[in-house]
Amino acid sequence: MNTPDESLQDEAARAGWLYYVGGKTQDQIAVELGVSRQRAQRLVSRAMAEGLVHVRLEHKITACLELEAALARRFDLCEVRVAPGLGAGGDPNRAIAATAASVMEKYLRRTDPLVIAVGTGRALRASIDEIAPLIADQHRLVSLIGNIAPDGSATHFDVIVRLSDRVRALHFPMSVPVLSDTAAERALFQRLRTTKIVFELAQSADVTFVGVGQMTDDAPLRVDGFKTTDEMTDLRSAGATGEIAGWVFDAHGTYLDYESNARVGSVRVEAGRTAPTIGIAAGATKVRAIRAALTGRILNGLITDEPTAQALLSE
Amino acid sequence: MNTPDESLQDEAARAGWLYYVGGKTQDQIAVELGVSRQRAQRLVSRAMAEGLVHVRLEHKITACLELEAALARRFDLCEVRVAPGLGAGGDPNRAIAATAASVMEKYLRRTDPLVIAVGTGRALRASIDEIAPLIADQHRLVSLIGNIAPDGSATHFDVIVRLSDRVRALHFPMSVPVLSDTAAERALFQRLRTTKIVFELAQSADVTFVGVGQMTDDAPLRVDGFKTTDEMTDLRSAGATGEIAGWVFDAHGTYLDYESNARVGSVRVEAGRTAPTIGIAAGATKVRAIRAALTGRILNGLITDEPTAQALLSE
DNA sequence: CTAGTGTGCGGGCATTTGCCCACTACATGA
DNA sequence: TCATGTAGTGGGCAAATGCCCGCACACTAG
Repeated sequence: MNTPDESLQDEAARAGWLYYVGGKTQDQIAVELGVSRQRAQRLVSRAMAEGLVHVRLEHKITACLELEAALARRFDLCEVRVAPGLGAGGDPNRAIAATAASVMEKYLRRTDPLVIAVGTGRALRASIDEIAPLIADQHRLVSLIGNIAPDGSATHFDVIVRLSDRVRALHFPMSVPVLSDTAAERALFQRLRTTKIVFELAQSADVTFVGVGQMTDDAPLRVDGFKTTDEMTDLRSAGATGEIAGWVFDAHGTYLDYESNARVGSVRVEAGRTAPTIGIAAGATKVRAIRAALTGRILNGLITDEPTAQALLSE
Repeated sequence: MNTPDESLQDEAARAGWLYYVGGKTQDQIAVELGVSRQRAQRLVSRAMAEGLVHVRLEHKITACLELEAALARRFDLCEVRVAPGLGAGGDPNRAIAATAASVMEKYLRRTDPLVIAVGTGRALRASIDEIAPLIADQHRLVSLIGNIAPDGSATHFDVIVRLSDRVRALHFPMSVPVLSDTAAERALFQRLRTTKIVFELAQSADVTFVGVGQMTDDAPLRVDGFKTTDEMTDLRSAGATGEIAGWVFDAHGTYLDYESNARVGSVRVEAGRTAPTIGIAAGATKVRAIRAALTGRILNGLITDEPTAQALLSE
């Protein structure tokens, strides 16, 4: 009746429960479940790895609160969250994921139906993995960005599918190439009725969550194979400072009239929106890009970590 | 500017963050914060002790789901949650606290204003300590039970104050003796306008959370000094099986016409309510009391643990 | 039937953690 | 001024934990 995988998850969940909630040692758990200590240990760490057990900190560190206030003032933001940093070795996406998840949950829990637009990116991906499963089928989730990768696959950019899996909401992925070969090809996709619907929905979103890409050599655009190192150099010399949903902007947060901006298969997040438009991004190399997006009012909300917040504020 | 206590909490929170979210060792945290490892260890455990860090399990164990379904069918309940047991040594209240907290949070997060009535008891107390601080000032919290202890103090029964501290909701404690000396004294209190308001509010509550007291020698009534062992024996021989908010009922869940029921300073939870009326209780000695309350339809919801659920179902 | 592959298990060990204890710094009051 | 108390600190050590490694069992291709 149970698949082996399910009963394994059950066992892992039980071990995690006894360990984290019950405060028992792995030895005691092993005895209780009738397994070896080693298995108990594996179950506990599996419970953690599979995200069965969620840890959340319920205390706003004063230093972070001050940074939030300073950021809100400096860039006139409607929603700011600063997560404590994880120090030198830590992954900044990891640091902000739990915090971003709690902000997203805040919107998901609203009882009035919302249109929630999401972009892509590693930070966003890490964040939705931290969202507690909940039923939020009153909302509509819409993707800002195409889900067809250059090689035809869609797996790497399925942020919205993962999210809707978690919250059972109706979702509208965008069946458009992330980057068309020509502007004409993009125009073709844009004329499709289904694409139009998704575009209009995304543009009228009640709240938008996006990652922010930088233009340094560790840029997502380059790492994910959309640009070569040479192309990145060209972009930089043309003034490119950052990118949101594939649309490249300069140091003032003004979108560039650049060739490839005519081929990206995504909704451009326009500056000066009044609905919450929240960037989820952290890391030293992203600072300039984030500052540009905030300055140009492409974003009116930000979730970041402590060192990034400090860097954003120090001129 | 910071009180020493605040900055200590900040430090503890930061240490807890690095430990639980960042996955660092206490040594690394010690280096990062510039303190000794021992202090880092103390900060981490303080973060846990002060409830700064919350752990919650996001996986329903199949066995518990089955017990929930069986309980809902058997007793026709609108809300059932079964937490995994904590084994022989564990405190059942501890086991159900996290689960109860998440149910209470579900109601607290509702955007429409609710009247939420709460009783008292150890299980309830443990549960509200697990509730994540959130702003829920749209609701009104009302106490079902008086807050004046026999010795005049009020500290031991301040469940509602703790809860409203956490969620910032308007609260209505009941300034009435838990147990008056005479029925006449109680009548006096009942005639007070403020008491009447609280009574009416509590009786019209949209959702009610109560503990369930047993009549065995470890009964809360006896442990807290309201009854002697002899009185308990009398009660039992009169058919008393359990107690909710101080009102004693028999094995069928029918309230007894017992002398001290005329002196308790609390709102009687009437049988057959349609609004969710949820018992939070677990433990082998409470099984008969819980079953009676469910049978008599004093409760139409239950949060308990696995062994208790099993015992309730086995006739 | 057999060798190859791979997945999971328990043994054992280095690292990490929790906690007792003696010590110090500071406050309080005779 | 000095005894006394209290809170916090680090040393040290036993217990708990994480992890590597060799082994066994199952499944597969030849």
